[in-house]
Amino acid sequence: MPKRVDHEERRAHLTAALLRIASTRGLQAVSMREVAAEAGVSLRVVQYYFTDKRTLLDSGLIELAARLDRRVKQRASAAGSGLSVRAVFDIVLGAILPGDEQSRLDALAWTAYYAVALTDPSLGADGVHFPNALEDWLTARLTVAQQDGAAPAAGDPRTEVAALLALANGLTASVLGRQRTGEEAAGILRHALDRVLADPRGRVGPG
Amino acid sequence: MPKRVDHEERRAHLTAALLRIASTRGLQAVSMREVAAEAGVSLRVVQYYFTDKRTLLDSGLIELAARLDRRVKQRASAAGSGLSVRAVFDIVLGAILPGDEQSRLDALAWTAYYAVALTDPSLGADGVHFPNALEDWLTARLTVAQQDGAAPAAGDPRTEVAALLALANGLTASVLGRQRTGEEAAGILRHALDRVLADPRGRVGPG
DNA sequence: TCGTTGTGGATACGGTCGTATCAATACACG
DNA sequence: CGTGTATTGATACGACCGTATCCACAACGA
Repeated sequence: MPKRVDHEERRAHLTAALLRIASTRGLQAVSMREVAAEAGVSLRVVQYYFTDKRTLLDSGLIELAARLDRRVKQRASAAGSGLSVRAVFDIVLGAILPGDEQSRLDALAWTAYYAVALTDPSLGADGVHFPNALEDWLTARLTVAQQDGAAPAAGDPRTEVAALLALANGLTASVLGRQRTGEEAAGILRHALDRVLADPRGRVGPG
Repeated sequence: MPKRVDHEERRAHLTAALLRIASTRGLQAVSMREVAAEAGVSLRVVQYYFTDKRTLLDSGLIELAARLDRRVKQRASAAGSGLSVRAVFDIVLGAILPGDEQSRLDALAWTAYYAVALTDPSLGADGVHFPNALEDWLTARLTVAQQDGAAPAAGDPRTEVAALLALANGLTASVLGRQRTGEEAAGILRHALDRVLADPRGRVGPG
């Protein structure tokens, strides 16, 4: 074997370059050559570690999903354990909103992928699966909370969750369009949560 | 003068072809040649009536805005005059949601434009201006209604309106992604409106 | 009728794209 | 130390892009 390079790390490097381009200049500006230039390597290297452009783009979408997952878990661990339903919703939905510059860039790239996936379902076919799973999970949480009396039974849990998720997505869009800051969006989201789930920022149980 | 052809109508025809491509195959599939083929004319004709590709794309965005405007006015006239604030919100926000197949296609095209405008602000610079104007207008309406006691003073009107607009946009996205039907989205939106503005579907005054 | 002019067909140019090919390098290992 | 293989440089190919050019034709004013 020759130079022995870490493929995993190489691909991560190139994927990061791809997302940098996608979030600043758009997905239509992403070409093999541009990714190579952004990463400071030759075109051949990009070809070598991602045989297809398709493979390259897929990698970008996977990385975006991983980053969102990381952000949720990071926020959750920062909040501790034994969280109330309200806190869980706050964490999960708040993780969707772009809070800092990096998550804003990621949301931009995500939006670009989303737009092309709407008319080219082959790319990011599970881009539909993921939101559905999240909706199911949150709905189950809210249902249990309502049955336990920990949350006001304001209405159909699935409808409430769907509305909250749609709100979070809409707020994200407005932040990306610089109509609102991330803080303003977070405030609006919390305000909406106050309506559906009282008990702001509390913990479950007697505490 | 030669054959004497209606430029206005020609351009409308080509613009419609453009939007048909954009809403079904995405904005990245829009090329001069594709628009020509979709419209059943030669490439030269597209060049002739739209000197630039830029001019062509601008025309598409303008047409989309016009269609949305037409839809709002149509819904408004169908509902009659002397509308309550609740009815006005219902009409305006409901017009954003894709109700039939055509408005769904338009929303798809709109989303495509929105995505590229996020990273290329030169296209659709007033794509930000329009939502802001709508937010201002709705906020003014809600403020007056709250002062007249026609609507419960639930909170800051601007925040309420921003949340409703974000909800409508998020619901639209979920409809486009086939997560929800247009009817379901409309139901969720109405449910949210019931919270902020009571008086469902009524008229202002003693009626 | 003739010439002027609006309309559009045919084709070409330079550029970028994704992908393929061929060779040169450089290192691990027998 | 050789050697084979993983890595990568250089370059080319065909396709499509936006745009430009040249020319044919048709109709209207004079």
